[in-house]
Amino acid sequence: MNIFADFHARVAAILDCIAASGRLPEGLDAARFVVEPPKDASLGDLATNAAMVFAKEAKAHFANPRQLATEIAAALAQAEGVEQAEVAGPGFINIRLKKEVFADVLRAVLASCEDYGRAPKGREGSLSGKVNVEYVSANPTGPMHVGHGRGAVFGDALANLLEFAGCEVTREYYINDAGAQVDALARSAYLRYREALGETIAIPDGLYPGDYLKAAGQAIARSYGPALLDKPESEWLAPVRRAAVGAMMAMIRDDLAALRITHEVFFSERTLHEKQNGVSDIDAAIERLRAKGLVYEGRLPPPKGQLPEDWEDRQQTLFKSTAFGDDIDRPLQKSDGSHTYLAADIAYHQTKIDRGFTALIDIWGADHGGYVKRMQAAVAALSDRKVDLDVKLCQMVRLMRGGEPVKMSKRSGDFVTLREVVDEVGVDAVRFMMLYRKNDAPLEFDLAKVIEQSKDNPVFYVQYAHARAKSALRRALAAFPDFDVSAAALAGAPLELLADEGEIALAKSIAQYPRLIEAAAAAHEPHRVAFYLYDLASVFHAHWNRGKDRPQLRFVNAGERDLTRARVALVVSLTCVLASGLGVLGVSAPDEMR
RNA sequence: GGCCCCGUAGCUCAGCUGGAUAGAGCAACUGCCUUCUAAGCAGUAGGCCGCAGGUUCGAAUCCUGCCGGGGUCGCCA
Repeated sequence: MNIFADFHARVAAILDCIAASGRLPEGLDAARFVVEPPKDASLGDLATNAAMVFAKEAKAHFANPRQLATEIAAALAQAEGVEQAEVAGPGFINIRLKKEVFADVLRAVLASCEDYGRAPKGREGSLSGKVNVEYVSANPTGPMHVGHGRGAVFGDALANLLEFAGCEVTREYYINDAGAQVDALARSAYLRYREALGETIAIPDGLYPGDYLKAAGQAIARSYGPALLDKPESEWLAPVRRAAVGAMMAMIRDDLAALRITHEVFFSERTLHEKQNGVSDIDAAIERLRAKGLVYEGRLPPPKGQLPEDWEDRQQTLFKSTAFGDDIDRPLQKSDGSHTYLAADIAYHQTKIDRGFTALIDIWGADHGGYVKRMQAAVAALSDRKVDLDVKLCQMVRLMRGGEPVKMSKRSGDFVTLREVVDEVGVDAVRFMMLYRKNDAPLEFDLAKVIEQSKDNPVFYVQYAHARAKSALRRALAAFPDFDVSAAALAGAPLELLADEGEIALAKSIAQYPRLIEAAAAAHEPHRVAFYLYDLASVFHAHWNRGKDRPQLRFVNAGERDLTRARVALVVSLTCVLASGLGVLGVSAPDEMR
């Protein structure tokens, strides 16, 4: 039950009615107006700007927006559940709902509990269809660091959110297992392999010196023995690379699992380069673009600003990305004839289109921002503008401890890994804090503050609200052992007894959840869920605190059986929404936190 | 220099795709509580929304130009 959506439909119907009487044009686009909470809760429960939005169309029969608003308000005032509808300001309509409406909302919550707010199946519109969310996609050359973690958590929460909002979501990881960097990884692993067989080694610049490759070297030694020692690189490179990438991916999957993240698809870049009947997926994708007249041989002007040392003007194969909004056409081949990263990425996104996704979302680090336009151009070109690619850029994470920056020494490959952070502060803190910030804003992550059990720590504040609500439930059972506190049974509680303003405020906040989910999903902004949960927790804590001075407001009142049942129904509704929202974020909802 | 992101209270940040008197948390100030409902509570103060134009009934939000910060700039991924 989404009261905002309900009233949006009612207002639309009223507008249709007026249109039928000839005083408004037919077929007005209902998507143009909104039904939202009023700016100030004292104004009412719902507000709509419909009269102002259609002021122009109404001009012939209504002198100003207020006149149209007056007519709409008059109709709304007759509607079921409406206490009052009045016109305010330039033409807002504020609606005050009867208390029963909120009782209905709570009954709806109790009926579905953690599925409250979940999109109905098979709905139409932008929040439906097959969506591909590609995230993490860290190079398989070492453990993940904290920055990777942010993209990982963001992508995962966004995928959850879209799923909850009605999309069919595939979570995907693109393994960059094809380029010079994995060759360097293989060479590093080869040295570790020799080391494992007793040699003393030195790791030259340009290779990966981290200890984490020792295990990979030992594993290779176990499978191959000394067999690779005398071989030329051309013979050992491929098997060592396969083993090293495999080991790195196993480590990365472990790190991700520690963050409660799993992908349905791991897509290997290397497979795009492999030829079948002499043609690779990359060749095929380029040919498809060429067939559309979007690939040509030409020269690029040198980049403005400082010229790279080794700049040479040469003819090359270019993708005409400027035809789709890019600033300059982009090369598809390197000087050695191999394909650029973009070429592979084009082929990769072609596979996503071929697999039937109607919306693509990529999560990247902010340092790849310059790459967005060409990729969107590529997807537009490949899909004839039918498939939308949204690229979400995640800004940097600055690790702090008690207000002081944590040194991130990259010397000898020794840096703070994501795993170390997760092990230190826990998954919940990492996930929540990384989502308690817009993705494109830099994030300060303080290892000391996120485990603080105080009001100042949002993770604790929200989880504690859930634990506190559960505690109220336990108290209720202690006072009334015969209570059936299943959600289904509580839906039959005398909810009309809920009359205190704190209780109503809580019900109102709960009523916002479905709308919040839709908006957050449509905007691809999971952080809104985190902020909503914080607000909801705060309404609950405030009401709870009032019970300290005024015991009659407490959820459990031994002498008031019916009232307690109603309040238990409210508190259970709250746990449903808190658990649901935390679930979307991938954060646990603990029953107690002692 | 081109492109992208950011600029909102002293600090850290929201602001629901153009709505009403711009919000929260720290910090500051003022009270209250010394509990057993669980890690304090209630309140006050604090703002040319970087600057200047433009679009319209209406702009923190959209457009243009500046200023400041960050990122990026054929072969890395």
